[in-house]
Amino acid sequence: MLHSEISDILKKFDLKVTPVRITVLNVLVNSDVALSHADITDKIGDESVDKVTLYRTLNTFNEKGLIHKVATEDRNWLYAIMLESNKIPVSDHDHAHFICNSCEKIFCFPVSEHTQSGIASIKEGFKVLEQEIRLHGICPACQ
Amino acid sequence: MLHSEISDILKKFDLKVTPVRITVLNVLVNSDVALSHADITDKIGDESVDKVTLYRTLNTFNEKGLIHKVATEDRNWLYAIMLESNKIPVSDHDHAHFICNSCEKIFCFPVSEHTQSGIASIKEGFKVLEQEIRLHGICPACQ
DNA sequence: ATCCTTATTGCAACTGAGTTGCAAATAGTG
DNA sequence: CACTATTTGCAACTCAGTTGCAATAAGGAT
Repeated sequence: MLHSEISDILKKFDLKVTPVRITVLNVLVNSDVALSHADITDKIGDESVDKVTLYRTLNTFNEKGLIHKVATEDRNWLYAIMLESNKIPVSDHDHAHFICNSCEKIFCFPVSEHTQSGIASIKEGFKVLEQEIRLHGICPACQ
Repeated sequence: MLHSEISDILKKFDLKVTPVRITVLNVLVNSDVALSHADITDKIGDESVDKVTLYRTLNTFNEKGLIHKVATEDRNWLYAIMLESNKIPVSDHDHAHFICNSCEKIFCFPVSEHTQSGIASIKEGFKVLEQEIRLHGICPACQ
């Protein structure tokens, strides 16, 4: 993705365009799986962003709805951006996370209305406002 | 639940019957929502169990399939036992967790076959082995 | 282009959940 | 009662993530 496209995404989400944000967003945009703080630090490599700044940047992105944060089974945070085909991120609270048992990568994708309604009716008296579905299994690349 | 019933559950899961385990299991049995390490410590109160021992006890219970462990959105572990009407715990990997936005309690209940199959077909190429559904909303008590 | 205000960044020190190692105590068996 | 394996408690530790604060930089106004 072009540098200017990254900047446009930041502006679209009311975020000032800074070198750190461009670097971090670039890493997220170029990954089709969710990444941890450590993964991102590794991918950034040389340019080295301070760990506190990275945490704050990721939280800011999350608050603005640019990325979403997944808590893994082993108590780590993973961060992922969701892009549509036109390369514009979409925020989506009703999504599913698929965690591969083999490579441990996390994939995100939206859930159909039909499946959602099935889950929503799960129990009387509980008002469901938001949901997350986690699937554990084997991803296509590891089969 | 009677003291002897608690002991029977421990024996059923190949666990030695000790005062700490009885105390901890008693707390879990008497809660219909998932509890954190801190919640359990509070509920135990006077008898005071060492924090390390409590972690180890909970992990042992989890490994034996007596309880299950849920990672919350705020990176805390919650522990819950699942009892059927006959007060015998059941382990269930395909369950849903409902997190109340108001009281923040977590409720666990199993998911119907129908809903499961709907989710399983979510994406081609991904082999789903296990799943967890998280629902955020308002529980009956908080409405 | 420069100034000004506000948001961002980096550093150091801190917090707190959870773990490890080890010695003392205890359950369950014979 | 004695013996062995397990469990418990304590102290010290680890490590992800946070807080406070001073320095720096973005972006709008002049």
